[in-house]
Amino acid sequence: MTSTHASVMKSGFLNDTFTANHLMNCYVRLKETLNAHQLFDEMLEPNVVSYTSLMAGYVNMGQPKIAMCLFQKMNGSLVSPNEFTFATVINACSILADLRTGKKVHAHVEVSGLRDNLVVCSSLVDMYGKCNDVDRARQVFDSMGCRNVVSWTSMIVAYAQNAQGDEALNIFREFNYLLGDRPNQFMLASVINACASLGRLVSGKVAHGVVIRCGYDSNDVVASTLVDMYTKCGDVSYSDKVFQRISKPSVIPYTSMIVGAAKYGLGRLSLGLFEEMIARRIKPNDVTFVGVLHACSHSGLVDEGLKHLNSMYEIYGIKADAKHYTCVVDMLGRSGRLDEAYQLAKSIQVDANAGALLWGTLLSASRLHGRVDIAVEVSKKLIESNQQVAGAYVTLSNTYALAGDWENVHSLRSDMKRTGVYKEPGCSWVEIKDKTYVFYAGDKSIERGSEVWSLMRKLEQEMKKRGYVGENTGLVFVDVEEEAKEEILTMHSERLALAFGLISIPKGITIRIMKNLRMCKDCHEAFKQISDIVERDFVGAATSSQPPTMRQRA
DNA sequence: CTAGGGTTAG
Repeated sequence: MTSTHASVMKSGFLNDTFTANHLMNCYVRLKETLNAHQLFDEMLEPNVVSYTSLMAGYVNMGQPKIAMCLFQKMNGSLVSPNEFTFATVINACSILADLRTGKKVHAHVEVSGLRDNLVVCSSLVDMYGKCNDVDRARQVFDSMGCRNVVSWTSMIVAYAQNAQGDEALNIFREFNYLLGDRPNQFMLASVINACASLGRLVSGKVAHGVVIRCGYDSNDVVASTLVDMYTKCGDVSYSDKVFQRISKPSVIPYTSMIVGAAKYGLGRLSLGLFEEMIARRIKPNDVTFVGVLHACSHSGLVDEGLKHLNSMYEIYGIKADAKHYTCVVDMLGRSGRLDEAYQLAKSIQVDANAGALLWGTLLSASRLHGRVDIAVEVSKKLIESNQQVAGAYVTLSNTYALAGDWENVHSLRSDMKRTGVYKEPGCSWVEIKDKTYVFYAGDKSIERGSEVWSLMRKLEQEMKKRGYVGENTGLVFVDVEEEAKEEILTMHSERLALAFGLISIPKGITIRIMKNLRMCKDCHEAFKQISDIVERDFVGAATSSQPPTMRQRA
């Protein structure tokens, strides 16, 4: 290669832009960006192809910033960008999630006469999606005179990645209705991902059917999304079936399984999957360890969790960051080691978002163990930094209530009234066939609430037998909206979600609670009783198939 | 000669 380069140089062919471009392209394909760039610098008259292939090379090597610099340099030269250049630059903006620059490039496209180019517009849709500007993505999509599978997929992904799974599915439906192209593996993977985020098992199974009919079930990425979808929709046995069919599963389906098992409270299974993965020489990554630590936390395996935390870096070279330490704080907190948890939390460097998670985690652990002292400190941090203010007020107030300190409960509640802090009530929901039934925390219209609640208690005991570490089920004493001291039924906490996790779900019925759907082989009877109650008391009461967050408050 | 879309956490 280098000798070819040398002889080309000697023969003066570098003056020939075509030949030099070919050679540079060879370097780019070999991932030798250094040589490619050197050759580019030696060229007398680099043209649009020279610029674009080098830029594309940098994008593919994960260095989109250098590609952006080259684009700038190009704009300062006499060479004009073409549709290939724009597609590459816009792609760089999506990777960087740089909306400002993306908009500038878009404006550039508009005046360049390339606004009708299919590839350029598809990359714009993708870029706006990745920059979280779904509306603008849709604007570009709507303005396109001609679309193909890629443009439709970009739009689906834009919705799916911006918490608008329903819209993603609508776009998919529209695509199928038009009967132009058939969906391919990219589109199906995105659609299944949307189903997963919505916890919509039935739609997910339909999509799985399409996958099989179209022959994409052996595609690893599609299979990975199916594994993830089934764990998130609560069908572990399907999840496992799909997983077993993957001959060489990557870290991603393994991680989905590990996280899934952790969420079901099956800590041992989760850790077993991790061991299996290591034995198969599949390298775990940072997300895998979130799952592993999560498993330890929810199953009370504190020492094992700490061991994994230490081995992360020592054995696998993965540096623990805020998300891992938040898991560990949760783990220590749940098991009652609150002082250690607090010390650890104070030592972690976090940005605002990670901080909200970290302190929120510690706050609920403080409440769990009735540690008013820590709850006070932590709520102060949250409220002062204007993070999760309403939630902090409520949890702190509940901690006081647990300690019987009604004076502070009252004063907090009047603080909230005075400052207008309002907490959206938590909710759970049950999907039966194509209908969704929503339970709001403190909803007194649940006529047989006490009956449901006593079932919850039974389930909770079952849960604890399996090693779950968490709060008690059932009653909280303070509802933000109502007067203090009032006992209400709450259906919105994680512990209730886990309680539901001990329920086996009959065919065609999905239970989804706070996005976590859990099940196991026991407690079939209990589920039947609950679903009877639901059928009797809630059918017709809440019929929206929208996720509760999208609904108007009842 | 150069270009666009898919999977794992909280």
